[in-house]
Amino acid sequence: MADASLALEPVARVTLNELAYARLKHALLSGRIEPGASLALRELAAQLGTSVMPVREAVTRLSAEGALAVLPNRGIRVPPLDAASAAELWRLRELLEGEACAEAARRAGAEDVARITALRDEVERCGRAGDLHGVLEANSALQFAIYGVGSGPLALQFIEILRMKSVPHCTAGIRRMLQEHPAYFDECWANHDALVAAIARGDAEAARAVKVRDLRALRAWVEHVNGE
Amino acid sequence: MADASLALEPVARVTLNELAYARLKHALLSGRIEPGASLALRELAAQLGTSVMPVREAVTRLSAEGALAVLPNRGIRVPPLDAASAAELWRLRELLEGEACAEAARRAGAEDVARITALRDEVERCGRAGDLHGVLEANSALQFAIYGVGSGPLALQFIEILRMKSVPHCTAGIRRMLQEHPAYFDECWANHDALVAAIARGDAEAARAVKVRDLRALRAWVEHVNGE
DNA sequence: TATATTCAGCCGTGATCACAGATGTCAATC
DNA sequence: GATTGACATCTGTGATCACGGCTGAATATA
Repeated sequence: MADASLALEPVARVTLNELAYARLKHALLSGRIEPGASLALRELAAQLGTSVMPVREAVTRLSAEGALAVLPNRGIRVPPLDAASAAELWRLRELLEGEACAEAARRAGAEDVARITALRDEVERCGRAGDLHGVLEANSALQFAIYGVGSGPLALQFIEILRMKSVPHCTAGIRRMLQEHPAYFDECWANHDALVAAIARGDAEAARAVKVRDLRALRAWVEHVNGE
Repeated sequence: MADASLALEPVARVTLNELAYARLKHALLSGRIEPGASLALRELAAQLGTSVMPVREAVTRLSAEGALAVLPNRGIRVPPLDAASAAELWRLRELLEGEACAEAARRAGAEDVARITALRDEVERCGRAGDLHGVLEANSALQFAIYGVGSGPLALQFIEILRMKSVPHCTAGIRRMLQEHPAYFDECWANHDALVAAIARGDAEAARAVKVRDLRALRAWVEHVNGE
């Protein structure tokens, strides 16, 4: 028998189910699925080149997490967000994402700060180029890079769920900001800069405060655009 | 066409998938599935009287939430909990369940307090009778009755996930406490009384503190029994 | 007797098919 | 011409079957 002490990692067991879930989750987190868009099991399966089975389980999962809603015989879509749910969502985002930023500030090393800074520059670059999907994609990468520094997988999972439920309802607002009021982004860049700076100097409470401020600014804009 | 203003609720659409999920979740939350027990898709399907399909999706969900682990060709079981994950789990339980208790204290009305008091008595009754499953079942009902007073569905979902991951690893410890050291339960009853009292008088921070104390006592006992 | 090997059985995963319900189009009717 | 009816189509849901892979006990071998 071969030497067992090599300690090779036992391979990544990846099922089509998880792959479909990862694709849909990524599409949700980067704002590529908006409320109103209608999906279909068989169509998604065709896009992935599989049967409906893996897609079905992925959609079931996302439906359970509240990121998608399955209408009995009428397709799949992003569920609407009533006022009470939206309020709870924003409150939990402040709580968990704020705490994650604080932890990141406490634990970030020089290489973490360098990686985060590079991602921040990428977001800003896409923003100045008017690239909606680029902004959303890069911003998602930036945020999770920050959260990944100080938070465990469980907290990250909760934040993913919160963002999957929140981001789709923000996308339209961000598109309008990008097209009609690009000047408003200056506030975002300022918040990004302040957040990265707070993390770089290890100021946990400042990082939390900046994140909360950033979330509240986004919330105010989205609710304004959606006419609430 | 019939009068549309009757406002009848549009029926509860319940799929076998959700039913299977609810059953398994309930079994997990009330401690009826412990680490080491081995489940099988076809066996669970036989118990529910359905095909493997609904069970499969339910297990996929629970596996995604980390409450169950699917071993490729070796069945389904409660995943082991390494020290880092356990620490994160207890920390998040303190954060979210503590906050939920505080909110409950802020919002509870007289009828809430009455319902909660009755459930507390039921837990204590089962405890004094030495009924393990009764204690776990009634305690789960008590805790979620408290959380349901002040928290929204999203926070409740997160707490459910945390408890599904935590409870199975506590069951063995509670069984030993019940069999060998029933006196230790006096501390639990005292904490329950203090929590209900804090909620009854609307003292949010006291409620949070009691919940945190209760969780830390449970954690200490479980880690002691599991020899960590 | 101890070790290696084979093979039957069971596992989760994925594909395919069958079904009930909802929708939207088109034609028949008043 | 407007309304109602039926039907074709598409939806998600559940059942059944097929496949590759792992396990473990019985067998063969030294």
